[in-house]
This record gives sequence, C-alpha cells and structure tokens, in this order.
Amino acid sequence: MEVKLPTFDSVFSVDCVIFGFEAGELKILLIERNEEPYKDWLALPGYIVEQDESIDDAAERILYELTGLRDLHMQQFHTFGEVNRHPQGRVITVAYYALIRINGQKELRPITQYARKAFWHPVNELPKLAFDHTAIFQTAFNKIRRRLNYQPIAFELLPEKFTLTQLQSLYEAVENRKLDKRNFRKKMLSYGFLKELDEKQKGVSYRAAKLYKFDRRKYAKIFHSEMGGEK
Amino acid sequence: MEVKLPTFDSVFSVDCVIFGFEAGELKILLIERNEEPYKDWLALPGYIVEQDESIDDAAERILYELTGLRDLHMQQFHTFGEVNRHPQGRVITVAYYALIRINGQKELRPITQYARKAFWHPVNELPKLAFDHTAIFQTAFNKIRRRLNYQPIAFELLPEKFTLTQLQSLYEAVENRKLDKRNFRKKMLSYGFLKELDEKQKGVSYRAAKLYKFDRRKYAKIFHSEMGGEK
DNA sequence: AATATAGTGTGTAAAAATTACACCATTAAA
DNA sequence: TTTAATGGTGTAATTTTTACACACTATATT
Repeated sequence: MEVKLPTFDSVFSVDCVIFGFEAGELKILLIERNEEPYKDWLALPGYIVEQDESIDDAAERILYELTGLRDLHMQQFHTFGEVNRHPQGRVITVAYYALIRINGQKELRPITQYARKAFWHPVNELPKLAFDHTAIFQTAFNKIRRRLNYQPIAFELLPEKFTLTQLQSLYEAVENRKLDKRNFRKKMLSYGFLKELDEKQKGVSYRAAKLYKFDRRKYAKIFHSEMGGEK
Repeated sequence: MEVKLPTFDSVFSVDCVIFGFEAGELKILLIERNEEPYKDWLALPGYIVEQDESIDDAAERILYELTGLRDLHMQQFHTFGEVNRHPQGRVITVAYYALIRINGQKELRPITQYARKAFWHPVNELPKLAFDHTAIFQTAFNKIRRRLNYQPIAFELLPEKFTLTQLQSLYEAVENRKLDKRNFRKKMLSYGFLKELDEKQKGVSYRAAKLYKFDRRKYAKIFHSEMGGEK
C-alpha cells in the first residue's frame, strides 16, 4: 500500500545527538518514530523549528518534547542541506550535540505523540536510522572525538563525583584505544582542574577508589588566561 | 522617509567569509549592497538558497554571482538562527568560509545587480557590517585560527610557490603573535609536506629566498595514515 | 668600487612533555 | 585465609618545544 504524503516548501528542523556514558560504553539517545515518514523507524530526536523561536531555543524545546530531557547544554555542530534528504519536501536541518550523565532515575518519556519512546543505544552497532541520521550521528561523533582533547566535555558525561578509572575508560571509549594508567593520571592531575574529594567509591567489592570532581572555576581560570574564549 | 519592505515567512540563506592574504595582512571579501534592506551597507557576500539546490551548491553559486569568484573550497562553519536577525522575516543563514589566494589579475566583479561592488578589506579595523555579519565574521575568524594548527589551510592563502618567510608571516597574522624564525622553519620542514623548489624569489632588492610548494599528496599520506579522515 | 640595506639561512643546548613499563596495596567475597 | 578484582604509584628514555645570534647574499646607493 502506498501512502500519500503532504509536501511542503521549505522548513528548518533541528536534530539532536545526545551522548551519554554508561557501563563503560558510549551511548546515544534515539527515539522510535510514531509518524510518517519513517514511521516505526529509529531516529535522532528532531523536529521542525517554529516561526518565532531561535534555532537554539528550538533544539531545547524539541529535545524536551521527544525525550523529556531538559536543560542540557547543546552545541550546534553542522547543518545538513541536501535537497532530497527529506521525502516530503525541502528540509534543512541544524544538528546539535550534547553530552550528559545517564541517570537511571531520570525517566525518558516523550511528551508528544510524535515519538513512541526514547531510549539509550550504544554507539557501536547502531541500527539504520531514519533520513540521513546515520551520517549526522557520524559527523557528531567525529566532532566530539576531536573536542575531547581540548574541551572539558568528558565531565559532562560522568557523574559529578567520579574515579580516575571511570574518566580514563571514557577517554578510551571515545578514542577507541587503550591508554596507559599511570600516564593518564599524571597528565589529568597535572592540569590542576580536578579536585580530589575526601570520599571514596561505595558498593564495590574491591578496593574503593578516590572520588574526584571537575572544578569549573579552576578550569576557566587556567583556560581563559591561556587563550581567548572559544566558539 | 520610511521605506515599506515586503516580509516573508521563512527562508534559508548562505553567507560567505572569504579570507585572503596580501601584503602581510589578512583580508576578507566584502560587498557593497545595492538592495534593501541595508542598502549601501557593507556586508558579507550572501543570498537566498533556491528551492532545488543544496546549501553547498548555493554557497558556490551565490559567491560567484556576487563577486565573480568560482571554484573555491568552501566549508560550512556555523548556522545563525536568531529570530530577528533579518528585518524582513525569518531568515536562517548557513555561514561558509574559504581561504584563497588574492590574485591581482582576477577581477572582482559582481554578476548580479544585488551587489554594487566587491573588494578586499583587512580584517583589522572592519567597519560595521549589515545584519549580524560582524558576529558571523568573528566566528569564522575564531574557527580558522583554531584550524590553522591542524589543517593545511595556510597554503590556500599563499601563492602556489611561496617562501618560508611568507608562510611564517601568514601564521603570525592569523595567530596575532611573533614566531621564532628558526623554530618555525624547523617545525614546518619536519612535517615533510613542503617541497623545496629549484627556484628563487624574483624582483626583490635583497638576497632572494628559496621557493617552496605544498605537496598535497605527501600531506594526505602523512595525515591519513595518522588518523581517520576529518569532517 | 665601496658601502649600506634588508632579508635569508642556519645549530645547539636547556627545558618540558610524552612514552614505556611492573608491582604492592586494599577491599569484599568465597 | 585465600582469591579476585581493581587502586595507586615512580623513574628513566625519548621526543618535542623553546630560547637564542650571527654570517651570508643580493641589490641599491654613493
């Protein structure tokens, strides 16, 4: 059976690639679509930008509506503008990424009917995604892989308090290679923006590790004196 | 006298920040607008994307129409989507940059009536530009400053054959600081992608410097074996 | 012909950053 | 008490980065 779809002239949309880190694995947030086109497919959370909202605002709203997540720091990273990327008409999409702590408590619950559900999926072995979302994901992944080494994005993926081993395994997951434990620690600590806490890991059946926390103030001081702001 | 302008719903545009290097100075390409809004203002070359062209294609076409320049390698770098950035309606603009050799011979000549003229202007002491173009330029400048150190963009700004001093003064202009001559040369040559020519600079009233040329093949070999492609 | 001018081209030592590498310590569970 | 699992630590070798000064060459000027 063939479904007749409406067409439209030209619209903007945003798509969000939200990275999380859990159980030593890097994951992204996907939705199951509940609307044509690509009904029942998996896709990145994304939707149409309203007439009277900036694209940055749209990104926040749309992510919230599709997943229930709010107040992330999303960063635009690329705009996809091929003529035929959307089957119903001309849609140029601005893609955003964000990195967040996956938090068992925080429920993922679509607010609109447009998504049937939202869930985390490991970045390895991603299934086929709707539209050009696989390419969008790839571009995002390349970007954050780069940025990991000159921006403090790792800390957004970890819990507030984390161990150095957790930090290292995040780097290993993103860079997809093993790192030397001693050298990694030496380097991280040498930056001076990690604060050692008087607290230890709990609930592990082996020697508990010290917890650390990322000190934003110190980071800003160190970084901004070295070079002008970034964007 | 107040001018009544038409309004429109939503359109995409592209804006181009084209960098060139001349007389030891970094410059960008500006146009003088010949249409409302911002008639007579200076602006970045930019215009509306057609219904049936990709944004990448649009960027090439528009740059050509406004300046007569063709076949640059433009790279998208950011999309500007504030609601009120354009006085006549909702315009989201995708911004591109490119780096090219300024070539006295190549005439800058707008093809459409939309621009009165196109010309190079030093990036220092830029005048006020139309729309949010000053912010767009700033973002572009920050990007290329960053990229200079991990992508071979410098060579696009220089003539095919260049001296090491020219190369150095380009780096100095972009990074806005003095570099040490010996260290700079040592480092550049150590990369192995500069080809020393059997030729010397001509027409200078002092000892002529050796000419070099950027060897794309070698660069690709070195770079691609070190890490996956970029984007 | 001599000299002034302007930029070319080169090496080395010190300091800093990166890499490679192995074993004892601690905790909880068996 | 033993085992399993991970935490935590230092040093030497190598590589990379930095700081630094002077003789050479080509032309223009007198």
